[in-house]
Amino acid sequence: MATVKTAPKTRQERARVTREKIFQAAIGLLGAGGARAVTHRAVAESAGVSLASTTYHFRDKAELLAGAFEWLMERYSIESRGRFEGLLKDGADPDDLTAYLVSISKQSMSVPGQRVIVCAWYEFMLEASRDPRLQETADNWYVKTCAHYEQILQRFNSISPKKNARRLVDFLIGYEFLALAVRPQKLGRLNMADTYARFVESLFDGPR
Amino acid sequence: MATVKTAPKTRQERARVTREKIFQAAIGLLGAGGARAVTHRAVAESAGVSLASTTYHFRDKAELLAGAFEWLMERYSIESRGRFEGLLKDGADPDDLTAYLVSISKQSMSVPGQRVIVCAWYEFMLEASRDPRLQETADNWYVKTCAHYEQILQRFNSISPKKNARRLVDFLIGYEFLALAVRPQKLGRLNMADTYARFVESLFDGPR
DNA sequence: CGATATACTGTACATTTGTACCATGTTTTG
DNA sequence: CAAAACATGGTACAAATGTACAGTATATCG
Repeated sequence: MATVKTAPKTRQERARVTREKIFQAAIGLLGAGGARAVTHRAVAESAGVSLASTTYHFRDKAELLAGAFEWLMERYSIESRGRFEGLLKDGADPDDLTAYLVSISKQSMSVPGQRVIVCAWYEFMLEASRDPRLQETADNWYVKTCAHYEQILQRFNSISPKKNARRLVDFLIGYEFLALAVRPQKLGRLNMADTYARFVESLFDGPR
Repeated sequence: MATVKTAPKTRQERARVTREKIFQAAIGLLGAGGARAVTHRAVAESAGVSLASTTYHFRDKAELLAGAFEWLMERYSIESRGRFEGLLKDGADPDDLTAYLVSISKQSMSVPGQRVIVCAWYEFMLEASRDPRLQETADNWYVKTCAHYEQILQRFNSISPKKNARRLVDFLIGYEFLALAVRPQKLGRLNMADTYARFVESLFDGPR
């Protein structure tokens, strides 16, 4: 009973936790309220730390945002890696890929906390098209994600898996983006599983 | 030589022009610098009007943004309508659709002025996922755009043109978005015409 | 023409925001 | 254990920002 409470022991560890709380707060605010909602004070309050903490750990807001973006991408890829591995096992087929895509999308759009994070992701990606500090992170995500899907498609004997992987990623992003921006009830959204199944199919037939 | 200068005659007309200058300035700033760059002062300076003009014509910034979004959507759809009509003429085929898509995308991404506007469009769409005032505009765009492509696909005898129109729009948005966010030179972008051609193909074969 | 409405401007002001500065308690280190 | 480094808190302040207000010139209209 030497170390009371739930506080991490080492000082480095505590600082890392604080930074992560700040990242999570910034991501939440960005996703829920856009770039204008991300102020030092809002971040500090949401993270439960002092105002000065946000400026102590990060030179300025741009650096805070860049750190949050990297952290989000890292976390994102770690989380999905687990489910992804299943697709590379023997016996897996394109239907499993479809099921995987559906489960990811469903979670992104229905789970409230996830939806905000996905919104933040798009905000970050747009910001990356302007801020050089975010561009590398955005590039890396695309390259890595395409490579992952390429691996799957190759395993499933898709023709030209490289091109088809990009087609798939582009479609997923567009589908998800519009699902976020457009109210589903206003236009009768199509069945997601159907849509994905049809798209995955198209990756395996046709020329080229 | 009664009316000197290039000033429009009527007072209403002048006000409309001012509002449009404000819209254009806001869109340019939004696309080039994100939501945080859109301040009353920046808009006023960029539009060449006084600071008070921005608050005179619009109750607050949210209303200004909402107006700019509507204006952009309207202009956008008017501009593309001309080229779109050609696809409905007799003798047009899926290759013409591909060519149309390529020409649109090329313009959006290479022409500097256009690129900023496209960025602003994505900013608006993201904002629409939060602000009820923008949602209707976003919804209308999606419904109208899908309906347009559905018309084309129906003309070309695509199976289930409704579903395929949405697939096409979703893909286009994802493709364009990633083309904006990710640096092309870092990953060797695929040939656009090729990509689109293959996608359009997939809309005409396969089951369902 | 005279009166009124309107588009527009200059300015002021209270808030918000980014960031710097100093103090404090705690952990690390020699 | 003493000293130094460090993470954090409280506060201050200049700049930026949204918005209100009063004034002005010009078009509109009776």
